[in-house]
Amino acid sequence: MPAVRLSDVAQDAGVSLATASRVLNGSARVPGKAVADKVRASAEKLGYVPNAQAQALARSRSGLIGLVVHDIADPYFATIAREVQQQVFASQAQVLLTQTDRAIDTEIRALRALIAQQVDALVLVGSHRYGTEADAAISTLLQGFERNGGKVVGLGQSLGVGRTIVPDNAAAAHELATSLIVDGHQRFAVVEGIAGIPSAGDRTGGFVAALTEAGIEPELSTAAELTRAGGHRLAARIEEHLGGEGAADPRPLCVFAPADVMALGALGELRRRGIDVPERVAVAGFGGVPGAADANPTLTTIALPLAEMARQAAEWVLESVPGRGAGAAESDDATRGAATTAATAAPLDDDSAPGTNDAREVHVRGDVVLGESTALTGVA
Amino acid sequence: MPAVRLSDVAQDAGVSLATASRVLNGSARVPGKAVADKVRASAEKLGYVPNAQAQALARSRSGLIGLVVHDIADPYFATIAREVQQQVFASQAQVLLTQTDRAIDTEIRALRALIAQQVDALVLVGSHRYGTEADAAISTLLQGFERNGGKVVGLGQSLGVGRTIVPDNAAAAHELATSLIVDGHQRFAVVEGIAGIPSAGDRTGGFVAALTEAGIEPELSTAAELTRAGGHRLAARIEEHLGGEGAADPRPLCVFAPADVMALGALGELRRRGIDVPERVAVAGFGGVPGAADANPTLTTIALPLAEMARQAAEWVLESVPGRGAGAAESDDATRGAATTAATAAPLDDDSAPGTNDAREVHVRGDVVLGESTALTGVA
DNA sequence: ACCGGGCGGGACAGCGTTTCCCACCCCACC
DNA sequence: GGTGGGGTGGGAAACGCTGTCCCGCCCGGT
Repeated sequence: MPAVRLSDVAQDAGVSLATASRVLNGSARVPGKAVADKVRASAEKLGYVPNAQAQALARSRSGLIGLVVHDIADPYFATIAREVQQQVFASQAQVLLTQTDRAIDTEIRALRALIAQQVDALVLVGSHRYGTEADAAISTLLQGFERNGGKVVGLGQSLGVGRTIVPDNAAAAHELATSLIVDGHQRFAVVEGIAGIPSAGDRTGGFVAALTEAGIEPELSTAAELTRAGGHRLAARIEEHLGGEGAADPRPLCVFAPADVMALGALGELRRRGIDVPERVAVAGFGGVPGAADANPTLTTIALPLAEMARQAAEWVLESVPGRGAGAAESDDATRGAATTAATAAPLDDDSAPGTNDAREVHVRGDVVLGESTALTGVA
Repeated sequence: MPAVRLSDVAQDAGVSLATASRVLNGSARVPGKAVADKVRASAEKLGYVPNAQAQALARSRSGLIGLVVHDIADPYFATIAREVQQQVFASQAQVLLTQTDRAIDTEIRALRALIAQQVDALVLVGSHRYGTEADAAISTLLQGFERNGGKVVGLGQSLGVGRTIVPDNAAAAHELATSLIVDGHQRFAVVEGIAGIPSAGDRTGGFVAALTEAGIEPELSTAAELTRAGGHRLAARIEEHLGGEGAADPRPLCVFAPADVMALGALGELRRRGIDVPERVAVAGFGGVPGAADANPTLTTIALPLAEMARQAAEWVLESVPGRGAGAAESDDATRGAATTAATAAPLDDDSAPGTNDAREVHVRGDVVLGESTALTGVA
């Protein structure tokens, strides 16, 4: 019994394919009530589930949204993905999830695959390199996609295509560094910009710029991945440093990790190594993931409105998808469920007039959250 | 220029549709080299991207895998999702992500939607209620899906359909409780089984059973959601309890939260409320998410082999999807990227003969990890 | 009583691929 | 030199649905 088709329903109800189609979907022309009920009854009876692929083919609109993240296990991306999925699903669309692991060729593969699936829109979260050769391939892909009617939203960095939601990475990191300096921090370590990950570079850049303005130079600049494991390695490098060149100085060394998950990993590894935070090493992150506030010590970070950013992205993306609250294909409980997630979204602080989010690019600001991980006991 | 079709390629190459199709896909019949090259050249030139929906329709196989989780922002699910996505993507398939937020009607909607998308397989992660009326709807859906050739894998609890990967929740929690008792813990608090979430109930049940065997009764049993926020509320309830009935006793109260993210939330909130862990309250979780080891104090928990579980699920699911390393549609770099993620999987400890994972159900065991969050200073 | 308009329903042509089947050609073998 | 067989390319029918076009009917108006 290889699935029941619309034609089966039509036959069972004694109507034509066209009529069945009309009643089971949000067609402009709604057949008479009597016929409609008969069709619906048959559909219910046979357990009809529409073939979305065939529908997509016929309407040339798939109801699929491609979501590209670096690593879904990173709470930063997970938080965003959660919100995007909810919004998208509430609009009767679906999310196709891909991860790049920050590898450009994986990203290209992912985009190709998503485009092949005829996604109506692409949401690229996290930063993506530019200028490289492979990047050109991505641009070509995205441009072609947009030309064919697809929507593109970049979340975290401008793509040169579509619309964008970006935090002011450099400015926020600058502000963070300034706060730390004002607090009394004098020794700093940073994570080197990772090749091809502009936003991490921007963050570190902004941080270092503030240091420079204050006449401070980071005494350690080391490379590490923007992951929990990277945080572990970062901690190892710190210990090394404190055991060597940095040994003499008794003041705490303040480390800036350009991603919260990395900072949290560093926190754990520092502790495992018996290095006291914030006595000996202070740690600051970036992002404002949910776990940052529950960490011990609480993590100093830049809190980004991740959920709001995601909501904005979803909103843009869903402009193309109809069914925004429209009737579902079949049983009416479909819509009922959808209402559940309709949270009241705090609007983003964008560049355009308040309330209107039709800008091509909105900037969001992150707030400095001074946690215990950078507390200075001498000052307290 | 609304996307280039196969017919465009065929025309450009001066061959028929059939031939073009044959060369651009892993067809059994490969045309002559000369023709093939010509077609490939045209495809490249025109930037042909196959329409996966149309392919799916024609082949009646979509290359889509439906992934159902409760909450992608929960590291437990995120860790699993990460691995599943990677494996699936490496096999040229795609993941359709849905979240239920533990609401049964959302889950039904999600399943319907995934089935409508003609997913080749469904992976349901986390536990799902049974016996209820709505549950019957789910069973019907899944059975129908399986009858039509879809694969179903339950990760976390048996579904009565398809294959299953389950940790021994009750046994592991039992073991955990026993360890804690042996360690010297005497006062316990647990989270009430949540209606419709069997695995949480199993965990709490196993935990309480061990207590009972030792002649101990939990002095507090409270309800809270299996989320970070639920952990916060749990902490609040604990404080309340310790301020009231539980005030007199100076021994630490050991709380068992049946999910790590909840335990981590509790840790944070307890701290915010100035309640010392583990001096005054000890906390234990379940799951073994990456953050547990980086927490301060490190979290006592049951470490589940999440990645391996996910890999096993993916492996089962991908049996149906060909292309396991087979040539991709187009440029050959597709396969190159795929190799990247081919990690060596530690095989699961299953019930069947070692090495063969064709069992319908594999049990995985979780290991008790005694962290600092339950350390007893009196004993140390 | 006749005509026109409007509406409900059906037939049919796609949507972009795959795949079955057939025609054809070349070669080898009788 | 004729015929059978293997292999190569093309034609065309699905795949399940949508949307357009068209037809027939009913009703109201004149």
